Amino acid sequence: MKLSKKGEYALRALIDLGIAAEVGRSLVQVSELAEKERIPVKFLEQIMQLLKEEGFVVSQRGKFGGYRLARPAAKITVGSVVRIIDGPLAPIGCVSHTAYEKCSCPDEVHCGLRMLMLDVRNAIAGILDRYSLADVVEVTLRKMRRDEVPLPFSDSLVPGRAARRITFRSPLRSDLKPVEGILSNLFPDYSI
Amino acid sequence: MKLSKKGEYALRALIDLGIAAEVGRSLVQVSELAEKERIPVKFLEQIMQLLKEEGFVVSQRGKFGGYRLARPAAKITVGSVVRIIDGPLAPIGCVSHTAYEKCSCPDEVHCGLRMLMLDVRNAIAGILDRYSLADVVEVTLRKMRRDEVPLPFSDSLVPGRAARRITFRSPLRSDLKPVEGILSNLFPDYSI
DNA sequence: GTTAAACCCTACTAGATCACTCTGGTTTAA
DNA sequence: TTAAACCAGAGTGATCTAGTAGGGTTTAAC
Repeated sequence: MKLSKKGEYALRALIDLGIAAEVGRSLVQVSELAEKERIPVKFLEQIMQLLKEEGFVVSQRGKFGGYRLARPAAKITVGSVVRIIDGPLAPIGCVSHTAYEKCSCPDEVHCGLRMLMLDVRNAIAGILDRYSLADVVEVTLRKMRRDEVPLPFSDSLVPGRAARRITFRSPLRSDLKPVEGILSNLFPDYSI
Repeated sequence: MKLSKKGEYALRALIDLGIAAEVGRSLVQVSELAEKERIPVKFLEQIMQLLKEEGFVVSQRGKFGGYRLARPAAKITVGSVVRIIDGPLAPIGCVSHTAYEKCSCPDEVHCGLRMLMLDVRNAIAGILDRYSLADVVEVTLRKMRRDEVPLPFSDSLVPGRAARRITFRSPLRSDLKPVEGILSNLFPDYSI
């Protein structure tokens, strides 16, 4: 049930770009992202390239160039990123919504394993398709500000002062049931 | 987020052994399991060996030998099987309960990705650790009987007549919150 | 006591994937 | 002109995947 390093790094970088945007930095260089997250630069460079091809980020070439999110963080779900990098969320092909594949079992309709794995895939997708980068950025910044940790990517000396735009939650999709978990618990209050 | 073929085959075989026990068959041969599930015999043989080493099944050697579950199906959770075959359920090491591994990120406490992935791991474990083979066997048999499909592994000619023991649900653990999904919906009624 | 049917054990392997590294481009601001 | 950045593609060792191959050992039945 693993997320690959590539997928992990991609999400880390995108979340960082989301934080950067929130804090007033329009462009971040690969080298800075790589250093902050302790990712091999050249490897991350490849990943950023892929994220650009897929329309998640845009780049500015040349000196003082860098990357930024191609659209608001609220419009990029975590699930869409994971699917691009690591493929379908479903544990087995016969329960995938985006890449269904007939399995070898003789009777898919009466396959208990399939029902179980469908539940698993729905649980995973229920989280990853519900939350956007903006949600992750929001909980991260919230926790950091509460603990008075200096925010990353701040140009200004006073963390969190410059260009603190209000993050808006990604629109809740009516076809998804509510989930409970750390993230959703973090939203109503600051209890954690 | 994949389950390997090996993991899939292992679960299929175990579920079949659960069905067989429920239907009155004490021993099933690898060849029969392999044929039913369309798994390469020699590959499944290996897997059964592993399942034996791990204490999920016991074998009877010699002619008319075979395999059976080493303990009641209700005492074998799906999660325990997946962990043995495919490793930890958590998408990334830093949220694994059974195989925690420090990740490369600079500040684990304020890592939004980690919080998100912890939710995912809890969602997965919430399902796979909750349900036992007995649960999967039960929904399978229920669906089959409802649709009047002949039950597999029946020695008797009248499906479902011989030795229909009552399956007992695995004890609900109080530390796990209820989940919704196909399986739990299937239990209270026959609606699907 | 032979035989056939079953499990048991070990080795091997082609191909894919993973997690990078290496080598050089090309673009752009100063 | 130069330096800092992105762009592009090839290569690579290790590991994993999904098996295959070839036997050996045990047991029930004849």
